[in-house]
Amino acid sequence: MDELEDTADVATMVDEADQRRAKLDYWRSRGADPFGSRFVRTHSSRQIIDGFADLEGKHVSIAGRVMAFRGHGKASFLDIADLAGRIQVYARHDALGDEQYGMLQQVDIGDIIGVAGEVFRTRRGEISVALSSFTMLSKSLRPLPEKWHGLKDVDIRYRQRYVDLIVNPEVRDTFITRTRIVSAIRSFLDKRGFLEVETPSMHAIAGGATARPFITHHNALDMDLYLRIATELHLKRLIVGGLERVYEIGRIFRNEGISTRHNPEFTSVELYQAYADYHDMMEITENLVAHAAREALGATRITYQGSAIDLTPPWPRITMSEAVRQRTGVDFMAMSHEEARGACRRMGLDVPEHATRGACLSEAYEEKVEASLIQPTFIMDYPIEVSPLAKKRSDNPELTYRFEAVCAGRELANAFSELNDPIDQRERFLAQAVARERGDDEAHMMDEDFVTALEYGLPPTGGMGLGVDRLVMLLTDSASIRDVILFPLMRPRE
RNA sequence: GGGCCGCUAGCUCAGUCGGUAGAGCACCGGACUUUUAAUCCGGGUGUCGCGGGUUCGAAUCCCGCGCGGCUCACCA
Repeated sequence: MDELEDTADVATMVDEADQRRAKLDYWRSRGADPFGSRFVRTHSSRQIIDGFADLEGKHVSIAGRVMAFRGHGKASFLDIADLAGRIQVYARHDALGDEQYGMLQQVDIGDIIGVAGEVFRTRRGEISVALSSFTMLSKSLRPLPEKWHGLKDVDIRYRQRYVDLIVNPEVRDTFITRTRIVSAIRSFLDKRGFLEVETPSMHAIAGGATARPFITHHNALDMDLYLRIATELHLKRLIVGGLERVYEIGRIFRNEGISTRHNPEFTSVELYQAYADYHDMMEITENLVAHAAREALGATRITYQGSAIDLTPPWPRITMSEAVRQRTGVDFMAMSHEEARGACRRMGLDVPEHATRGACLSEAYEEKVEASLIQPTFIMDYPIEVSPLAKKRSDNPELTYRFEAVCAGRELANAFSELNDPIDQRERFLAQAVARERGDDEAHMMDEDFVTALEYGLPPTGGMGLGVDRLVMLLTDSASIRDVILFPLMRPRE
């Protein structure tokens, strides 16, 4: 067996990273590039295991990261991980010869190698590859976290997601599921005739939602720009333009707090359908979510954080007013503004001096009802005060044709029959501008061009927005939004 | 931003009343030709998050700071 002649001092090195770095010279001295190049694989680990009946005795080549090494003197076992899974490799001294077998003993856990050999099943029944040759493809210079407990330190997991992905298979599964969910959203909408479009991320006016924006600066134009807080207003301009059915899956930026449910940048899908209304949006929402669940999980009955949730359509529909009345016994819309404020205060809710009954209703819903709605539910007919872009009800101008889909105690989607009356829209913006003047820096900004677009004529339109990250959390049973975002925002170290 | 909790070896974690820092995995050396958390023998590899303070002596007690987690506020 070969000795580590060029790196005789490896044994004296305390630091494992130093030991691994010293091995670079070992591989070079054997004519092997420790950072190799192209390698042709014939199979994935999964293909060999699934196709064992046909592959037994056949020669295959695979590549991947060494995740375990079990040496038995003149025989060794390695576990090789690739995207599809893991497979065991069995190496024998008498099959490889002194030199090759000696080199194999210098492989470290974490190294990426290519392997060729014959498929067989061990005495203990494990499908394996009997090694006939191997190639160092990439020498790993840092030790991996422990094989049994994995990597738990969430700080390292989020900052160094690549390590998390190497050692925690369930993390990789979560992100693969995320990709499937996004694909399912696309296929569902494409099939229904929606056009996927891309609208600007940098806005002169940040509109379409109630949120604080990030500000950036364009040097050549010498102007401040906002990162978008919604895709809504541009998508509706496209409906004005006659595109009729559009959607955008896009990154949204909101300059607000970070929590288990909030990341400063997140992904939404917004869709708009001409000649539709919010009832159509309810049908789309429940079927879109059910489709995503089926594609990603194969089922519409799921468990989220210990709660059984049935996403099978149709979902119950209830007005906000009725939901609040059932839960609290208070019928806000039958009260005067003053009585409504009193009712809120008796519930322990802090409402502003001139809060309307609609604002009180909304407050009572958010504080007293929303968190208790575990099964998917459509909460309909939001007050106009909190819905500046939604069409008002023809039978009650204090309410709008707006709903939110709620599930697991939180908002999943928000939708309405779009306000297409430019005169009304201008008044709503003006009311928001007054709120801004009063210091509400989350109130909507006046967008003159959007009103101009409406003046050209927006057909009656239904629109819906859904938080993709929240949907992924729900379908992957993730407690934190950081578990479904590959690289969540973290404060820099030091 | 407020409150609570955490930070010790590469990783997962112990660490008593303030008395020279310790276990598993990983790693290094040795044995072992079908193991699989391989096994057996030997080896502890450390800026106890950082900076001050108290003390003869601090991982441990006190103060400040940093980063993270949970939570409240805000929001999707």
